Amino acid sequence: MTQVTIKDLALNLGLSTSTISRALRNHPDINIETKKLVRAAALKLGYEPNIVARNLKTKYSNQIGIIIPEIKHDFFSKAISGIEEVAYNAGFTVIVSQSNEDEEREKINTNALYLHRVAGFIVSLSQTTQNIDHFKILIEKGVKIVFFDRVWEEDDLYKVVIDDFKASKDAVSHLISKGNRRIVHLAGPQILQNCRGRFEGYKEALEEAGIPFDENLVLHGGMHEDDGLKSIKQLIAQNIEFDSIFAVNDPVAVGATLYLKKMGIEIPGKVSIVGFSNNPITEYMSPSLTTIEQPAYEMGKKAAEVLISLIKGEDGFPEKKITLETNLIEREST
Amino acid sequence: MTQVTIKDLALNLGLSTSTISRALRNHPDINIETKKLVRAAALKLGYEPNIVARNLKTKYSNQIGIIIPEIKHDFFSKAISGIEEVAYNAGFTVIVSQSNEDEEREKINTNALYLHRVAGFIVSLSQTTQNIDHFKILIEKGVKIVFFDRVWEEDDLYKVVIDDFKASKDAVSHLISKGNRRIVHLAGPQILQNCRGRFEGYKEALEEAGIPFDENLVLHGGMHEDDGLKSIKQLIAQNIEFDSIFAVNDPVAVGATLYLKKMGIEIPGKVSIVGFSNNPITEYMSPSLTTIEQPAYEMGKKAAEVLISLIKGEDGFPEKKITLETNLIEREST
DNA sequence: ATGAAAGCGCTAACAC
DNA sequence: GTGTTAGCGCTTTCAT
Repeated sequence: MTQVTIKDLALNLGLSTSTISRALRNHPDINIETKKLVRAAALKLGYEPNIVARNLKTKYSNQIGIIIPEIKHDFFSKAISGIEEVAYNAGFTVIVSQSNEDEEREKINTNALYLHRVAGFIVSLSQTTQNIDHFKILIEKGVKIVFFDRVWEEDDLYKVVIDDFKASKDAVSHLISKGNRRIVHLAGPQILQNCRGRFEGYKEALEEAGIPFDENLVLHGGMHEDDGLKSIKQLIAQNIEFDSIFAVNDPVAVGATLYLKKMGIEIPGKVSIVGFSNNPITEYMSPSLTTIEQPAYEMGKKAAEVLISLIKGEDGFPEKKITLETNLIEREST
Repeated sequence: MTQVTIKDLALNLGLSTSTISRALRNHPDINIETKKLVRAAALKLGYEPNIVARNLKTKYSNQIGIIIPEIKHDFFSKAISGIEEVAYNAGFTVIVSQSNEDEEREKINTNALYLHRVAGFIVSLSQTTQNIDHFKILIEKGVKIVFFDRVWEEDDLYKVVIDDFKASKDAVSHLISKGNRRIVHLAGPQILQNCRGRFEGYKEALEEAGIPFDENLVLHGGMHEDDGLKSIKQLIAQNIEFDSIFAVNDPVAVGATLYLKKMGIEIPGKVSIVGFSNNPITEYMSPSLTTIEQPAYEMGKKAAEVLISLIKGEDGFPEKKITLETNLIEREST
């Protein structure tokens, strides 16, 4: 594992390390012939730059740290691909780190990447994150951070989001247009700004249609399948009547669907359902699920663009908040 | 972004940098009182270790690089979680990097992580990888690499796998036990060792049951849904008769299911289907899919254990090849 | 166009 | 138990 260094090249060619360093990075001062010589020697001796040393010296890194709740969510894996696309083209490398929806892990991972001196962060908050001091401290130290999807509602943070309020309103209005009036909302953790937005959109759509808001139709739970399943089970056990469901995301909608099917309740005959995110499963399940298409890949790309522009300190600072469009995809469940 | 260094602490306390360094790492030589002093000062001044500098000095890193085809596959995201579990507990950090099934990208990413001097690699090969010279070169340089799932068939590599041959034999024997005789195999790229194993297991099961092998029933394609869909479409267009399907993985089985449903062909009435991997979707689709349970999380854990033991140079070298158990999960599709 | 020298922040012989 | 010193591999003034 003995490494060939710039010094070896220097010795080999009878040049100084500074000349080698410059030649390798194609510095304009260096004679073309010298560059050729250096490159040839580098190849011959199997030289490989030590990025760790370079980073130490330059206090600069080309690694972007991604902090997300869980890789397995289709939304996040697509977003990662978007980030990678942009990052690689700009010469950056990407490190992914999952918080597993755990605030503590989020802090630990963030700190680990910070100590490794990543160039910047792209973050989507965990469900259990009560405050973002661990990010604010870094921001104060000059670390560049861009939040996406699960962001913190504060004006001076960079973020890439969708209009959850509007998307949710679209979803619920769609249910109303189909003649539904008793619309259940399976809400997510209200600490998450996007879940709050979706709840507000739900209320707004009802109000616009003149349907009175009924607290009993709103169930608060998590973001996973079993949350949806349990909520609907409870609702039915309580004999609360409803004709449709708007779930905070697709997994929750899937859970609800499973329980209804198990109970032999027809979808959409007896109950209509709308999800949120357009996970692949929504297309293949039976009945296929009406849902909101969230531009995951695009969100990732945008977040990376903003971050890189921040890292490069480009003038014409990017906007603090970027909002991308969503679409309602109508399928069999409504 | 001015960093507080060990030197600042030394100056502040009137001690030498080496004492600070040792105190911080809890070196036994250092007086307990001194340690307390140093820690207090570190806290007060906001000292944060520069891991980049440490890594440069020690030529050691605690980052594990993961190279996988695509994060979005449920199998891989579960495996990553397994790796993380073990890695974090052993004080390692994990970097995930996807090849997107592209050999070129696999090489680039591997090299990028190598230049960053990661402590070792955990790798699952891309579908388009024709040879693994890019890994062998690193291994020769002393880099520790553990392959999992999609491995290269060579004795002296460390790998964590399942017995694809046996699992596939189980799957096909299950179809046979249900009375099927004309069993289609939707095979994966034969360059992948696990796909070859699954093909071999298919043949073996037929032979054991005395069913003649029919080349027309084997279709070679990719690992995605549309591959399964196209293959079955083609088969039906050619009027080739079959009573069941064994797909190389779940997405391919899902694609096949979609096309059969579209054509109004009953499952399992007319055609039975078995997949491979036990992706979540297999449980929720209709009909739910009989499949092979692959211990993704466990495979990740094992791979991480082997790698870490390799990195630490523990004696009692781990076995080169570790094989984990699989299970057939019977559902509605058979 | 090239070289000398200093230093990024840390660790680790080797002294004492 | 603590300090001195050198150096990991690289970049970067400042000379020449």
